[in-house]
Amino acid sequence: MKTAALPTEDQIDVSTQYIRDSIRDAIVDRRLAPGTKLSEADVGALFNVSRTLVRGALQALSYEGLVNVEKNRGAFVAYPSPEEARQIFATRRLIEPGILREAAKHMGPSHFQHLRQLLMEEGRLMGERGQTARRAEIKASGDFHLMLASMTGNAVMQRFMDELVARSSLVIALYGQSAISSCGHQEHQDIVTAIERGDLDRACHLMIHHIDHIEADLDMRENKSSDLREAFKL
Amino acid sequence: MKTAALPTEDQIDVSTQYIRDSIRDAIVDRRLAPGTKLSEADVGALFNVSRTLVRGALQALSYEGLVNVEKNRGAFVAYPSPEEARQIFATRRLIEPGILREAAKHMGPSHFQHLRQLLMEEGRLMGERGQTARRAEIKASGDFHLMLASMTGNAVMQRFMDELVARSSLVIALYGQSAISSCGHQEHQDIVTAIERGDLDRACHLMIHHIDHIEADLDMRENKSSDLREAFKL
DNA sequence: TTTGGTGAAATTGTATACGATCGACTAAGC
DNA sequence: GCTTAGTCGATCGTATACAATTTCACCAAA
Repeated sequence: MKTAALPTEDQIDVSTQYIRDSIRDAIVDRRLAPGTKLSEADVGALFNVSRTLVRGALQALSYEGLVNVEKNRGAFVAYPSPEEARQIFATRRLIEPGILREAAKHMGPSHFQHLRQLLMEEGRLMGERGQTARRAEIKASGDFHLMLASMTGNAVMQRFMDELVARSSLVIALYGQSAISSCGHQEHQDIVTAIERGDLDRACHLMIHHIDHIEADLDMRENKSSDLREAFKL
Repeated sequence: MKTAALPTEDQIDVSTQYIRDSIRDAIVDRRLAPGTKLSEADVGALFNVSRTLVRGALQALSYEGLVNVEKNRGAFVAYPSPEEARQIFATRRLIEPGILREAAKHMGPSHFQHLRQLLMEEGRLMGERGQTARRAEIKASGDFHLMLASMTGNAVMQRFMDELVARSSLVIALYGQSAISSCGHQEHQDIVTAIERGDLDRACHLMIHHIDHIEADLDMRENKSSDLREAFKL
């Protein structure tokens, strides 16, 4: 499932939007490692556009928290600190139960169908092995939360969740332990079931624990070389 | 209380950041009416910078929802529809109780002092009359919520609240009925008191009703000339 | 070998130039 | 007189040029 539609030839309308989405996908998919420098000239050459458009894309990504722009030094794929990660998940715990309740108000049979379909796909991916499958799994896991957000019909909430999920994906890619993420799938299913039964209290409860589990599966010990860099640059 | 410090001479370091803040303040303060066109050349001339920097500022403001950028037509001060306004307040109802609880965890005596001080200032402004005082009142009212958000120590939540408060100010400026906003002040005080007593359930309850009241005080009937404009432009 | 400084190369910050698009006005035709 | 087509001006989209800053390699001195 490509994120950007490819016309027959490669002379697409390569706009800022397209570049932004491409880079974001690459970051969330972990094809771009955290800390990677995104040189304006290099990226521009890659997409055959001038630095102007690249700058716009990088600025947008910096607003989303996926890229850090340092004055006179350039843009880098974000390297979220453990503290940042903690804050992201704290925020999710804070708003996702509310989103769930709000979404439940607007959900009809077709919505449940969509959710179930997504969960099937998610389950299928879990069966597979390999780097690609794991990436797809992380993505699918995020899509579940995004779909719930979209069902609120509230564009503001949706945008907040977009950002939170993207940054979470980055954090998971960084600190995730490959092993246990499979339990998340069952939790998604349980949440949908609880909503379907009208037991929203239980659904919220499950959601919070689900987020707890995601966070607990991370190994966020201070590590790597880059931490020193961060420490002294600030 | 100036928002941007003015050095002795007017040859300040006029960067994108400065332009963005200036425009945002002007929008939130209602010195720029919703729907106003923000021509890149004009704004640039005003700040003595090129269109490049202005574009950056306008793009950032468009992420915040304070400005709408229409392709090949230009940037306009946002004119939030009633539906948008509804979504903004729905989102606030969803996250502010959580912010309140989170903030309460970190609050010590000095924090309460700061809050009380802000409330005093707010009360003082309420006594005065006139356009300027009303603007300051709207701003102070927002600052209360922002201060709570800052006390969570969570940068993500803080940023979300920044955006929500700014957009709320715009909505209030647009649809607000000048009369009744004074009751908000008492509600702020009641909320602080409840937190101070450790009665967080009550504080959350008060907060939600407070937001309800703000929204109820708006007159969001479809109106004005600009709505027609919007209607036909889309 | 390490430390410190200097200069060139690379990269970003900002301004400007030019092509593209949109809107308004005018004029011609019905 | 109203509609419609065409041109002109203004404004935006993108690329490029130039200035400012950083980075890095190289060399000299301790």
